[in-house]
Amino acid sequence: MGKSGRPREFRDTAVIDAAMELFWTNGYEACSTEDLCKQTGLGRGSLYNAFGSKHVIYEKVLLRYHEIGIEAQIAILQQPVPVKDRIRALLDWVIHEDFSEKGRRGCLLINAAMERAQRDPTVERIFNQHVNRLEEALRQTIEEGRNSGEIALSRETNELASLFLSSYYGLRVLNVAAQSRERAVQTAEATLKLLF
Amino acid sequence: MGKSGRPREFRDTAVIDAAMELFWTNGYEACSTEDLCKQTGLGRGSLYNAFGSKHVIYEKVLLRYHEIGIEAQIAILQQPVPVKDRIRALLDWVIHEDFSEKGRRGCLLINAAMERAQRDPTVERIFNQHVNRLEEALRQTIEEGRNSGEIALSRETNELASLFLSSYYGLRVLNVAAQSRERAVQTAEATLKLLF
DNA sequence: ATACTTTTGTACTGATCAGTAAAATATAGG
DNA sequence: CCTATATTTTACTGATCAGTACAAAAGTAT
Repeated sequence: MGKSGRPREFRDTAVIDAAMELFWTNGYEACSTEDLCKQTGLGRGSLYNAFGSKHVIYEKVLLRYHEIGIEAQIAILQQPVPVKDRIRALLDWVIHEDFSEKGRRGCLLINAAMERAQRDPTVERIFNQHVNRLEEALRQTIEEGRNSGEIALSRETNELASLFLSSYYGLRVLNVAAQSRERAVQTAEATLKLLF
Repeated sequence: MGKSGRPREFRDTAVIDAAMELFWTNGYEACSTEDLCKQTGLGRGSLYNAFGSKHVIYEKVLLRYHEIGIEAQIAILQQPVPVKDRIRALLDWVIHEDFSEKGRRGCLLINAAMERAQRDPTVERIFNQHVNRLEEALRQTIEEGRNSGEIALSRETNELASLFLSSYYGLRVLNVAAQSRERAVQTAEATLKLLF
């Protein structure tokens, strides 16, 4: 049985990662299929044989970005260290993402949502899933902080989680255009004080 | 003297407003010059004679959106009412913008910045100018609140302003995809409590 | 009226768009 | 070696892209 036919000369994940670079830098509309061929090294035939359309590639890119990113963020929020250290580590992570990566691309999922969420159900679905999973992990961590006495019981978990979340996403938006790491650190510190 | 030649059959502002609708809904790349002609009612000749390029129209749209928006927000922040009422009014304004306008388009300047700020100096410039002017107005209002005793002196003006700003922009991002007014109101209330 | 100026509508440009057709190539199974 | 199957390469499709050329139209100035 197995599989007959000429074997593929690429791994899907490598192609998706290469495409991610392109969509991350250019967005969906500004990225042509010819660009995708150059970036991935595949010919048009191979690309369409393997994925079928530009949009399918985009979907796979967003899903992969989502999965890697949400895993990293949840891992940070579930470290066996004090809650304050975890939240600080999450803010440090996002600042590192926004300033240490190749220039100014921000968060691919935010970019995708702003460009296409209103028109593209797949983008809307993945973005919402990402946000919801992050918020749920935040709630768990904040709840832990309340139980351990690190966070005042006077403030509701949901309220703190949604406030942190909005500040966290606003930070990423402002980072793209402002591109001032000092400013981002200042905002992150203010966000941290918000909880502790 | 005066002006000779065939008179124009349109007002520039009406064309820019029509183009704004299109760029707001579709973004820059996904909007063709043919779309612009249909939406504005002008022929290609008229459009290019008057503006010269798609990008110039885009610039004028962003500038107009910026000017109208920043004026509205600063007016809200300078009303002769208690500072808390002004901040609340600003949050109400943004929720009204995000949920009462024709569906889910969010803030045109945020959309533009996420799509193009890294590649388009004009977008970067206008977005930064918008953010900076809003933040400056926020600082003034917060300072007033500190002087009048409405806001605790224990918290720095800059810190509160940048924190509010990030939460404010994060709110707008989350509104696009989540599209839950109740959730937005909850986050806005949490943001308000952050200051008072 | 005539000359001059500007806008308008239309037809057009070469480039690029996403996607396809099909022959050549490379493997597995027999 | 032969057949079946899958992938690769190349050339190609009609559509659409942003922008232009230019003549007809509609005013002002004299």
